[in-house]
Amino acid sequence: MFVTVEGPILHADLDSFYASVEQRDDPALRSRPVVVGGGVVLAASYEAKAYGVRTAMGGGLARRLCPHAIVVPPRMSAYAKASKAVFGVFERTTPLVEGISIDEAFLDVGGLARIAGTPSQIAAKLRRDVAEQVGLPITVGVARTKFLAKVASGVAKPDGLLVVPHDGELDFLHPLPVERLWGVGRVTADKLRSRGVRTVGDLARLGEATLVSMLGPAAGRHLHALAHNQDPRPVRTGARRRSIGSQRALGRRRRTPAELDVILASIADRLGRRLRGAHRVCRTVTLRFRFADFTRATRSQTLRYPTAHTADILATARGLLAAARPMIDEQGLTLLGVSLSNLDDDGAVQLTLPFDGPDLGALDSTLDQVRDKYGAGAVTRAMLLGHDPGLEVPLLPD
DNA sequence: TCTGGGGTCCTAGGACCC
DNA sequence: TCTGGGGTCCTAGGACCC
Repeated sequence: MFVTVEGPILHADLDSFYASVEQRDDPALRSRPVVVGGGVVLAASYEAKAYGVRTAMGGGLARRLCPHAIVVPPRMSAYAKASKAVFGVFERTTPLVEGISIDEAFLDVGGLARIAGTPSQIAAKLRRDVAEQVGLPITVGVARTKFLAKVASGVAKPDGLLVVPHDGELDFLHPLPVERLWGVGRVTADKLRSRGVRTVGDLARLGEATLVSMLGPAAGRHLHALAHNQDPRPVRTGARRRSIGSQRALGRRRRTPAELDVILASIADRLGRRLRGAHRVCRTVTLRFRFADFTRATRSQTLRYPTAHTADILATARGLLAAARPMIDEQGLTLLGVSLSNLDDDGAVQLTLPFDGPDLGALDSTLDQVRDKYGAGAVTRAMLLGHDPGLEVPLLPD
């Protein structure tokens, strides 16, 4: 006899996460409209959302909509700590946890039925555990697939639990507005609406070829599958980050080249530390710009060798910034960011050795010292810097 | 309304190689 | 001499998510 292990999958999503942490830690904030963040709303409590305050909204508008809201500055380390505690609860529920963000995860609870009860019992216990052990409200959606579980939690918010039964999937899905689908944002929703598509059911009546011609091959096929309730993606544990970045909004005031360089250096320093802290290296450095009219641009460079040195990152970023100078001067920079991609694990000891002249004996003795310190396998390649920066000297076979 | 900071994935053209 | 098809990598831009 065969047993098909197919979900069920839980999507667990903390409600107004940052604002809930603030309300948990300061009783004076409970039952009151709370906005986290000043310039832009990072999170709003449900009491604030009732007045129309939304995440990513400008602070000025938020204050007009809800003048009596209590605005608090973000405390990122408190949120990181709360997130860790919640993920601890997830992992005590099932080992199959896929984190999506600081406040969201998929849990595969297939196979737990004999020991932990029905999916809806598991989900109810998860909500109780998070409330009791961490003191935060969490919404859980339960379904056969990831995508349906995510839609279910979105519908169940706040502080809710919704189970989509096997035989009620399309009845649940098709009346929903297309914006509920993962991957449908403003642009895609506008395109769909112009063709008279408002609900997931409308979408399901369109052929795949039509969707592909409207939205491109990947997005078209993706949405066609979701509208027909096809989502075979398993819950994946241990996914690795593919890029890390840091950025800073600059306001509308013009910055001098010296000011920009200071900002660039501090971003490069922060990224270098994070990269080394994660024992990763990067090969591609991308500069991100946003201009006064809110258009964006990127400039990137891929290095010959991976690095985690702040000096390498900064030197590459400075070169890209210098080349972009005319564009920046013309359009007025309002945001500067750096992101590092092409990441890999740092398996190498990377050193830059001072080396004068063509004295290969001196180089060899220096590298011998490196081998002594890090082991014979440590040195597989050296670069001669200086007169011929491109020359590589192979030293040992890998 | 005048907009933060952290990410993911897809598309498309050009260079280059076999 | 002129030609094909397939693959990878790099760069830039864009949509989307929390």
